[in-house]
Amino acid sequence: MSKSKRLMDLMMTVNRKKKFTVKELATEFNVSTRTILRDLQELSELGVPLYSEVGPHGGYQVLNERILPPIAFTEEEAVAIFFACHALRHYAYLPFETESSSALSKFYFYMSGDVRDRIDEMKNRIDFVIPSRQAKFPYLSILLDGAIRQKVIRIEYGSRESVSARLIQPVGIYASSGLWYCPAYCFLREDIRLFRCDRIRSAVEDTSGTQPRDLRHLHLGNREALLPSEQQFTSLYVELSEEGVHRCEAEYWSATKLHRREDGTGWLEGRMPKGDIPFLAQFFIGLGTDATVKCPPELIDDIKRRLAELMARYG
Amino acid sequence: MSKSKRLMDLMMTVNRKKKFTVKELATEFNVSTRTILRDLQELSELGVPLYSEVGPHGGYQVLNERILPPIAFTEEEAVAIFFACHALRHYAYLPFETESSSALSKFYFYMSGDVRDRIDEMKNRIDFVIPSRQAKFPYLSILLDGAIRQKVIRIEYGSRESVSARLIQPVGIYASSGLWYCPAYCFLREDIRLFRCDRIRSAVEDTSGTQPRDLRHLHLGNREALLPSEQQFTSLYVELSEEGVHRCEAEYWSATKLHRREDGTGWLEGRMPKGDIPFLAQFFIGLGTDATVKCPPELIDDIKRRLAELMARYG
DNA sequence: GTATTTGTGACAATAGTTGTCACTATTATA
DNA sequence: TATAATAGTGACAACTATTGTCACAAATAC
Repeated sequence: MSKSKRLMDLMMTVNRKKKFTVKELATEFNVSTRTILRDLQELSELGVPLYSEVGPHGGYQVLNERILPPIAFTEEEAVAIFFACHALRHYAYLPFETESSSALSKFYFYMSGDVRDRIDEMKNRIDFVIPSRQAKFPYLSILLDGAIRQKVIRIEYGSRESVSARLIQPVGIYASSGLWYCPAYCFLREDIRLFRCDRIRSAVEDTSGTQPRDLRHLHLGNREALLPSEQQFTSLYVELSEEGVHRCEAEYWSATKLHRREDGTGWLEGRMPKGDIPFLAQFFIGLGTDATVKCPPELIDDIKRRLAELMARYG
Repeated sequence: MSKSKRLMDLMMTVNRKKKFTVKELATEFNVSTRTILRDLQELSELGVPLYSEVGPHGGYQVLNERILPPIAFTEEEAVAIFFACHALRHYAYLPFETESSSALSKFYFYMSGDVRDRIDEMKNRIDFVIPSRQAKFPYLSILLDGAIRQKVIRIEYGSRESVSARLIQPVGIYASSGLWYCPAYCFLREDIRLFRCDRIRSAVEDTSGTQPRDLRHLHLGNREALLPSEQQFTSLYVELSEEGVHRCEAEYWSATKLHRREDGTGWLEGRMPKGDIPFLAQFFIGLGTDATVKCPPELIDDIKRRLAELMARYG
């Protein structure tokens, strides 16, 4: 095997192993330890952050970073990756430890001149807008970690007035229009609930010994299963104008209920939990004349009540 | 210079030049043409897509792809890049020619085993949700290109009923909650206007010879300047509950007007174009009792009118 | 036809790489 | 304290790879 190929392989190997001895590598690559030592020195000079300790149980370690081999991207691909990462800057909170900007600047730095020029021209011409919120999400990492390792997390949850302690087992986390949400099994309610991460006041791994449930079948790709199971349902039917259809398309919950007609108008039809009446009443009022609720009657009543209240307010 | 170093440099060089002859490179690198030929063959074997033509005006070319040199990413960085790109899959339309999924799979493929494992675990545990819309955006590329090169674009714009032809000079494009928008100078209205890209029925580069305006000072990073200049303004003041503040944070237009109090509540205060009254009336109705409009009176009147209409509809 | 270009093969000179051996130095542990 | 395990360095000979030169083939634009 030629030296350059061996160096490449070595790069990968040390990144995979993270901890290793010279002898080990010498055996693996069928060269002498002297050669490996020389190679490692060269890798060091190439930027791989190696660290070594002498003595028994000593050996080499790779610090933190890992090397990505040369990858052939098309120009379009490189640009797309750049802007995807660029969009992350809109998120003040991310469940990754590192600032994504460091990755971005590395990526940018290594790109050849004309791709860089291309990116510079595009930088102020394209954007993925995400609402910037004041809300704080300091516990995304621990929630995500809980979801991955299926751990029970103890959180304090609530609004300004009332805070309650709960044990939850996160299913995952997702960001939607600037807010982070965490669907999770709630040991208090004994059902799946959706938590808004900015209302989580604290989060730590539970130490009381509560056994995690077996929720491996639940994940974000499996949304239907995330709905709370023990609720009273009623039937929803809403007529929508063309604009009403557009507005509903932006709503996560309506995807399965939305039907479209040839002429652009449409309707919502499906089951809805009774607990959603307040939310939906307000939502359909917001659609104005672009939505006409036909049933359930409870929803219509709530809409009427709210309209009356508003009328009173504006005299 | 050692061979491996020269090969790396060569990789960069050929990617920069895209078209070159063996002799050129030989001079540049101070080696013989024979050596360069051997090097190029090696690069080929390493995956650089080289193509050559013999004869005068012949030479080498790099096809399409460009090589990214080995980059040292931390694990966190690699993961962040992956999920940033992963989020792009929610966009059915992008202004890049290539599917971003191809870039993603390359990236994934080259990542070392344990980062890949990490990603696999996280895949169904974290997501960036963007509303999926039915709308179609086939002209993003031409609009973006127009914005970059400051070209005049001829579009057909409108709703189902009325379609009008217009000349525009795009400032940029951006995606917001699942829809693409294009702020542009409109030669018909002689002012900056915001176009919804799904209402653009066709778009071609203008050939009538209309001179582009000098709009280099306008770009997406410069939003204040994008507001239409010749409009009648009036003063807006709205009281907001805590929830009302939250809802307004998600709205793009409200960022500069939103003020917060210590207790979480807040208010909107600022100038608003009179043309926005219908939109704002509907918006504040949607906020229900979380918003109380204090002025302008025209807005309050419109809200009352709309409430009355809704009351009538629901009997 | 000529100049320009890629492309191949052979070979000797040169340059780089490797293994061995003999060292030094540090450190955990028996 | 002795021992074994580990990194690390230097010198040198044997080996291997790289390079330049030269000869020649083949395609192609002008």
